[in-house]
Amino acid sequence: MVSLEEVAKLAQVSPATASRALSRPDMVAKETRERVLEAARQLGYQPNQLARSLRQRSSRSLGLIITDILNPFHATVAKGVQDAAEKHDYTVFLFNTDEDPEKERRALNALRGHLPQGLLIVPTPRTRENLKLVANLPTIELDRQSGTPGAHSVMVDNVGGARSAVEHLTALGHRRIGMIVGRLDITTAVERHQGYREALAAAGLPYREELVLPGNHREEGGRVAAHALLSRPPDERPTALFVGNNEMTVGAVLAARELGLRIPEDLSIVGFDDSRWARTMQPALTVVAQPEYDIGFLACETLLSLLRHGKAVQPIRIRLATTLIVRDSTAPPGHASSQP
Amino acid sequence: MVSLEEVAKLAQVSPATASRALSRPDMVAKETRERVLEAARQLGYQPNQLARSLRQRSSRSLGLIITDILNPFHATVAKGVQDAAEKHDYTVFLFNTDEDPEKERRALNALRGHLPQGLLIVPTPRTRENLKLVANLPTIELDRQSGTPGAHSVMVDNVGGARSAVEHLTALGHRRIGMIVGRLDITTAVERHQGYREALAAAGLPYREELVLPGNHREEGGRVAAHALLSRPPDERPTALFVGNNEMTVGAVLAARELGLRIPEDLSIVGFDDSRWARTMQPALTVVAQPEYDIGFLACETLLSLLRHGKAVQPIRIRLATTLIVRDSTAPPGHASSQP
DNA sequence: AAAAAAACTGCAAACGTTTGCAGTAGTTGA
DNA sequence: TCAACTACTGCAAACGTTTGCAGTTTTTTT
Repeated sequence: MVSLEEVAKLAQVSPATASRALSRPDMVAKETRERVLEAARQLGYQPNQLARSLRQRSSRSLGLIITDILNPFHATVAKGVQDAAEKHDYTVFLFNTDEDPEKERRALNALRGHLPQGLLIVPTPRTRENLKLVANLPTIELDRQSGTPGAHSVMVDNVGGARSAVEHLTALGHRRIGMIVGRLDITTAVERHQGYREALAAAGLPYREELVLPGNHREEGGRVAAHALLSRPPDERPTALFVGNNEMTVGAVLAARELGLRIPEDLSIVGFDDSRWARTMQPALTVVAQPEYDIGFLACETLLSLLRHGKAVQPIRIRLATTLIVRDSTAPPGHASSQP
Repeated sequence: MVSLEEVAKLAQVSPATASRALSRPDMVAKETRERVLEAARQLGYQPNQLARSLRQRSSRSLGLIITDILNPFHATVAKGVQDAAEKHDYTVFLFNTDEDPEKERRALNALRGHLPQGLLIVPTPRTRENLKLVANLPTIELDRQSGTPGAHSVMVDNVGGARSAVEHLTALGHRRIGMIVGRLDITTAVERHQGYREALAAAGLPYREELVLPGNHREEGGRVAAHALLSRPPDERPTALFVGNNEMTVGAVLAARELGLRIPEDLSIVGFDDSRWARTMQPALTVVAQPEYDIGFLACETLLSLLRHGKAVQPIRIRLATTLIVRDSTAPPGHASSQP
């Protein structure tokens, strides 16, 4: 590793001047600067970020903590963050919690030692507590809210998205619409559930508890829940299903297939969150699409501007719009099933 | 940020002793050690990794450079790496090149400044050159080879995997088998192509150039190539397709659908690399599955043991086996198409 | 032409650790 | 009882930068 001192020696200046030539070019004479730059080039000098960060007490880096890198939604968010960060010459430390609060705690501790300037986090149910580990580190919450008072957040309009999905179903004539809702200790699930209720109410339909089942946000949870809902007697079985996240939607589709239900003739399905799988499965899935990439990109930009312009007085709460994409998995309820 | 000095003060020892109490416990008296540990706990002390790394001239961290975080294959590899690293208390710096050698160069430079102890990289066609930026940083190549002499690598048996796929097709009776091969400046594509040739030869079938088309490794490239192959006159059209990576396989399936070809009646398809999409599409896709997670995990473990035990004299070259998973997208050639 | 200002450069300290070395106290052996 | 260990602890330097301050040279102003 070639150090600044060697560059300085080659350029016949002091390390101080060499440092300035590289990071505050206008503070040094043109000729000197060029000598230093040339020397640096010749030696292939790359500044030691550790030393620099240590001295400056901050590290031109950000932490990003997501809950599941294997979920394309999160992977895309991460890419948005990284692209925005790279644009501003920041490095991103990525950690993965697998929805496990303990792993989240470890991640935060590890992160701390690297003195990031800010944090982007997809909260778990214990984040509010864990965030104390990095008190007064500028933080933006992504996708969900931890409930930390005064927290900044970038999310989508879950209520509106869910409502548009369910209104689409009611408009098609469905009257028994089930929902697989997710864990109610995660705000997205609560909000989507809320949208579901609102849409039912708007259509003058009663809310029926027995048609709403929780799932664990994974494929298997969706499959189990869908199985339960769809195994009800024909005249009590929902004719349509609204599923609260992408993974569970896969499970729901599989359950429908296992039960020999045709989509959309016997069952309409709307999922939350688009994916290649949803686009290319047959029939193509009607979904509420989220701007995943933008969530990450915008959140990162917001965080960086927060860092530049000092703390905001008001908590920043950004809600991005969702888009209902109607494909082939939704249709009017079939004649086969009796209507109440 | 609470520093070691404050801990030391609270425990009434020197910073040196505090340091030792935390990182070489057996060098300090039991009673002292406990006092220090208690003080650290009380203050919520977390060591400043930057300072530590600076002093130790190494940073208990690894670099991971992949080409596309949105590709589930790479995301899974990354997860394998991260899990292994976390197990050994290493931090991973993740960078994304989007297959762009220039971004790769930037990533390597950024990485350099963080003094990682090792590097795991999925090479691009320019990696061999770019790696000079981090000369003598212990490095393992993943999935592909850069051609750097003496490089360590962890890959799958691409030749064998491709051969098993194509042998499956020949065994079913296919005689006109097309291949969408990928970029020939990437070793995986070359090797899979090689396996394809070997399987044809083993079945006594001629290699026909016109049935082999390159693709750009993305969905669109696969679609275009498949379109071209499948638009040939019926008696020259391949009855089966072997596609060289997961993204292109999606494109190929879409192309078949656009052309109204039924899978597997009119066309058998085998893809390389499994995915949820492949499992759940209908008909479920026959694929050559790779142990993605293991690639990452094993590569990381190997790198870490390399770090512990000094440089290996021999380059390490690990090849993991693939598995042919036969599902519903392959069948004997249909009666509709004439046989040569 | 002298004074004042501006432009540039170098010295040295600091960031928070770790670690070689030396010093002190307590213990063992003769 | 004294020497030689052993066990522990502290001092101070070092890692590679950045930056406040002061010193020197050059330029501008009067």
